[in-house]
Amino acid sequence: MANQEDDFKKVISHAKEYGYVVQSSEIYDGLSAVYDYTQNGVELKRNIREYWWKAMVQLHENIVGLDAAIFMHPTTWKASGHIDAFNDPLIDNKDSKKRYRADVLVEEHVARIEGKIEKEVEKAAKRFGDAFDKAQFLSTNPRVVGYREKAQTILKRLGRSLEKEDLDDVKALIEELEIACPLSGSKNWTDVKQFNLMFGTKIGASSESAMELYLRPETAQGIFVNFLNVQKSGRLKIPFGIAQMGKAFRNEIVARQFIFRMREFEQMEMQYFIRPGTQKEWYEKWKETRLKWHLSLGMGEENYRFHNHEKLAHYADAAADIEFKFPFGFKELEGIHSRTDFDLSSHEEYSGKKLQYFDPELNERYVPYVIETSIGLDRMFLAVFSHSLVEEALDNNTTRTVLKLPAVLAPTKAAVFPLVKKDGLPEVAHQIVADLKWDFNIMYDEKDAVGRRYRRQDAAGTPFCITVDHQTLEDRTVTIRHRDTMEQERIAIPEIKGIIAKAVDMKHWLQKME
RNA sequence: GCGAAAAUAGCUCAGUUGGUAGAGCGCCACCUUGCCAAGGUGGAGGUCGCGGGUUCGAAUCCCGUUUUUCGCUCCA
Repeated sequence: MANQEDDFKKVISHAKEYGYVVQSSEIYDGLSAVYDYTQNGVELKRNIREYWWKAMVQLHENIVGLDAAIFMHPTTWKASGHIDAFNDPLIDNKDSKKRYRADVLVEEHVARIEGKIEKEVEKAAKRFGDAFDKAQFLSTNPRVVGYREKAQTILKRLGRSLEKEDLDDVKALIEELEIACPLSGSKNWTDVKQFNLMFGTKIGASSESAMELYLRPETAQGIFVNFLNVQKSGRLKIPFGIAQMGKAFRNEIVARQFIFRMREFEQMEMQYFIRPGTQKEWYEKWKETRLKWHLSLGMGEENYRFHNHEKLAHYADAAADIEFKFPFGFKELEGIHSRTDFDLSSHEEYSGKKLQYFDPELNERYVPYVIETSIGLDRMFLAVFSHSLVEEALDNNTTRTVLKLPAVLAPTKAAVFPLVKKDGLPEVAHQIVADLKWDFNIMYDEKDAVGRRYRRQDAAGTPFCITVDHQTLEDRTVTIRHRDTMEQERIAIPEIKGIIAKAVDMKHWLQKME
C-alpha cells in the first residue's frame, strides 16, 4: 500500500516536472482539486480527444458531433433530476465520524415506528383470528393510532423543514427523536449542512432581473435538448448517435486523487438513440465497442474490467463501468448506461415540446431509448499517463525513467539532435525539423551529451530521437532511436517521415479495434 | 466534512538541545568531450506554505489557516 502511494506521488511529481499537469493558481497556494495542463499535458489531452472523436464520430456514418453551451436553461436540471438528486442535507456524527443524509436518518426512524405498527398488527391478528379486521384495528387501536400519528407528524415536519431549507429544525428533529448513530449509538451530531453539487451563478447584470443558472454537471443534457434539431437537420435515422466533449462542473464534497476527481472536468459523451426494446442489444454492443477502443492503445487487457451497477441511477435500466487499474486501484474510467427514454420524456414533460421520432419502418412515432457512453477525459489522461510511467532496470545495473505513452498520443513525436553543436550539424538538424514540423510536433535539442538528451526525451514520452552526425554530411543518413527499445537504426533522411507516420498514425492504432 | 501524515531552491531531500539556510540533480553562460543521464569554471535561484504567539533570537516550540496525500464518507 505504501508502495502504491509512493508510485502515485511519483506520477504527480513527474507530471509537474515534465510539463504535463500543475496545480491551478499554485502561486496563491493552489485551489483545491483544480489543475492546469501545461505544455505537454495540453498536447496529450488534445491527442486523446482526437483519438476519441475519430473513433466515435468520424468513423461512424450515423454519429455526429455537437458543442452545446455550458450554461443551459435552469429547467433543464429540473427535468434531468439533478436539482433533486444533487441536493443533500448531510449530518456527521462527531464520535463515529460517520456521515449520513439527515433526511434518511429521520426516515429510517419512521420506518422503525412503522415496524412497531406491523408487530402490533401481527399480534392482534393472532389474538383475534378470522375475526380480525385490519383496517378497523389500524384506525381504533390506541397504541397503533399513537404510532401512526407520531410517524405522520415527523414526516410532515421533515418535509416542511426541508422545503423551507430550515436545516436547524432538521437537526432539532433528530435530537428530539433521540436518533443515534446506527454504528456507534452516539447522539453527538454536527449541524445539518446542505450540499448542492451543482455550481450556481447568475446571468443578468442587475439583481432584480438576474436569473439563477448552474454550470452544467454533465454534458449529456446538451445533447438531449438538441435531439430534434440535430436529428432533423441531419436527416438522421434511428439508430444514430450524438457525441460531445466538454467541461462539466461538480461541487464535490471530497474531490481528490489528483486529476481523478476534479471540480471542473471534461467529459466525452455519446448518446445513441435507438428503438425502444432494443436497448439490451445496443447496451452490450457499446460495452464491447468501448472496451475495444481502450484495448487498441495497448495498455494491457488485464488492466481493464467491467463493473456492473447493482444500484441503478433514477434514469437507467442497466449500467456498467469500464474500470482501469490506476495507481490507487481499479477505478471507474468510463460508464456505459442504458438511460431508457427517461431524459427525452422528462424534457418533453417540462418543455411541453414533442421530442419524438417517426420511424418509417414501423410507421409509428415514439420517444427513442438511449444508450450513453461517457468517459472522463481527465481520467483517461491519468490512466494513460500513470500506466506509461515506468522505472526500467537496465543491463548495466542502472535505471531509466521512461514515459511509454502510446505513440499515437505522445505530445512530441520526435526530437532531432545534432551529435555535436558544431561542424554544421545543427544546421542540418534544423533543416530536418523545418521539414517534419508540417506533419508532426517536433522538438530540437542540442544541449548536453547526446545520451542525456535521449534520456530527457524518454522521460518526456517522445517516441523517436533523430541524431545528425558526421556521417550525415557525407551520405544524408541519420540514426533514429526508438524510445521503448533504445535501439537505433540508420536511415536516409527522406525515410524519417514515413517511419514516424507509421508509428503515430491514428489509422494504424484504431484499426486494431476491428 | 472528520481523522492521520506532510509542506525548506525547478525536482528529491538534509538542517543537532531554538542562534536569521545546505546538498545532489536540474537550470543559465563559457570551455571541453561526443551515441545512452557521471568533465571543468563561473552564475542565477529560498522572506523555510501563509498569519499570529512565546523568546533577546524561530525553518525548529505553541495556536490558527491554506494546500497535498492517505483512511472514512460521497459519487449520474
